[in-house]
Amino acid sequence: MLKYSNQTRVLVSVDCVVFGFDGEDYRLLLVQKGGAVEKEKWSLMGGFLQPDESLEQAASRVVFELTGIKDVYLEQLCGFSNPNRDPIERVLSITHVALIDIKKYEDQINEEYMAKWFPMKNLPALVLDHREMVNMALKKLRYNAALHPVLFELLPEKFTLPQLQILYEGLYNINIDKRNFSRKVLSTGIIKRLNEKDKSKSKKGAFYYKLVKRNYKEKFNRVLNFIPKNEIPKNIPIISN
Amino acid sequence: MLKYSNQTRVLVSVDCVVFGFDGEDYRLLLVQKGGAVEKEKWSLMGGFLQPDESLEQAASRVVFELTGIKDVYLEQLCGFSNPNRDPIERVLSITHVALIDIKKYEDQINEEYMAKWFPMKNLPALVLDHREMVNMALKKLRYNAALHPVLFELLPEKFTLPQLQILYEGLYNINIDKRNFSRKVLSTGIIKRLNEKDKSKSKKGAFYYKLVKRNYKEKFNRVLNFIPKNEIPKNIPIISN
DNA sequence: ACAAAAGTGTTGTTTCTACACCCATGC
DNA sequence: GCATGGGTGTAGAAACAACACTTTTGT
Repeated sequence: MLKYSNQTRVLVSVDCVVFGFDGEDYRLLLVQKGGAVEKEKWSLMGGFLQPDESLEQAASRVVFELTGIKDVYLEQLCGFSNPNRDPIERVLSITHVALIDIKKYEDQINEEYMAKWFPMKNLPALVLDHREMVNMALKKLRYNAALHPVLFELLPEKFTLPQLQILYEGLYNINIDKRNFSRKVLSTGIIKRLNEKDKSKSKKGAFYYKLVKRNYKEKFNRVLNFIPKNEIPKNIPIISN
Repeated sequence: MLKYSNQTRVLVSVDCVVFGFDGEDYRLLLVQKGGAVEKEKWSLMGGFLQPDESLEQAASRVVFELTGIKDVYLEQLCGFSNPNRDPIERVLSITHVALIDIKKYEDQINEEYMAKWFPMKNLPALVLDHREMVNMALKKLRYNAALHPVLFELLPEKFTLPQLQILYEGLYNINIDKRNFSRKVLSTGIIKRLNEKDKSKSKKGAFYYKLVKRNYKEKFNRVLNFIPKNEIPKNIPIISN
């Protein structure tokens, strides 16, 4: 097979910033590599792009191999391309963001794999430039979540409005008026109340809701507005890249 | 120097979807490569990632080498990673979007380089998967421009409100009420009227405006709303990736 | 004097935010 | 019976969309 001549080929890795939500706080899924560099530090889930796979496939594979989870919400974040970002040799990292329902997979992650959930507020030291990736992923998540209903990807099938609100409040570190919040969310028609309550957090119990898949997909690309505009912190750039 | 073993390294190219605006229509800057594949087709500006440069540097370099233009608005679009996208050998393309003030550089492009502006409405056949890249770039531009004042990057330093409006109308194929449009744009404070008129398009003449850089930068990341919500075509997904 | 494009103001509608009380239940 | 969190409605403000006429000037 013919090749392009006189060009340098580089290693390409796919790193995944995997977010979860434990009902109160955001968490990040990290692994401790047996790799040669910085053994004591934690790392994003990552792997090298294989000859026969696309980036999307590689990202899915990486998440699957390390957690056993399939059908995860994944999006490409951006390339990290500093020529010296890896001391061993040049590695171009195409970083992805994944959102996972933490509850559903908590056990199997801890037992079968080396992965561990860390609270976002208290992350360990990370390998290479992974901290930078996390920061950028968080920025992008804040941006996307302010405009589109992505955060539902972090919730279990059945969830309550208070849970959902905590999810939004936590991401921006703000307080939202629950009356306005529920009115906005419900008016989109993307969730539907069930005849069942979660009594674990209050005596009265909060109704469970579930996504209306059809409406969710349809509305996903529209620009919504669950976050009061004034509440989006002024110093956080909200553009994605 | 130590290397990661048993891993395949791939060629990485940086392709740039370069948009321009001729005052009436959007244009795309293309080149005709002397490369081995599909000689008769046109191609996005591209080049291979060099050992000592980042993606951003590579993208700037590519645009500069082919047009002589520096300080261009550039953003990363996404990776195109189909293993078979290039018949010669696997090439991972990290595609970028660039916005250029077409008037300023029109001449020097045509004379010194092989690049040529094509009207978006009438593009020639493109090499490999470049058409797909253009489509995605357009989608992303529509998305970004609906929320942030990116389109100013396509205008010369001095421009008129009618020009600006045509720019927006053209991108979404819509008509915008000029009274509402100018009120919205002016209320942001990102442009300032000059005491000078463009008389080339009407007898009365239209006032020139220029960017107020400070306000432009400050407002760039806020979510603005120059496009009437109902006018954003329902069938165009407006999420970026 | 008229054609062609630029410029400007008002009104009704919708959407947003602010705000406070009652409800259901487990203890 | 009371403490805890869940649920709901209204009124004022702000943003938005719809709409038509006057201005300028080159010919």
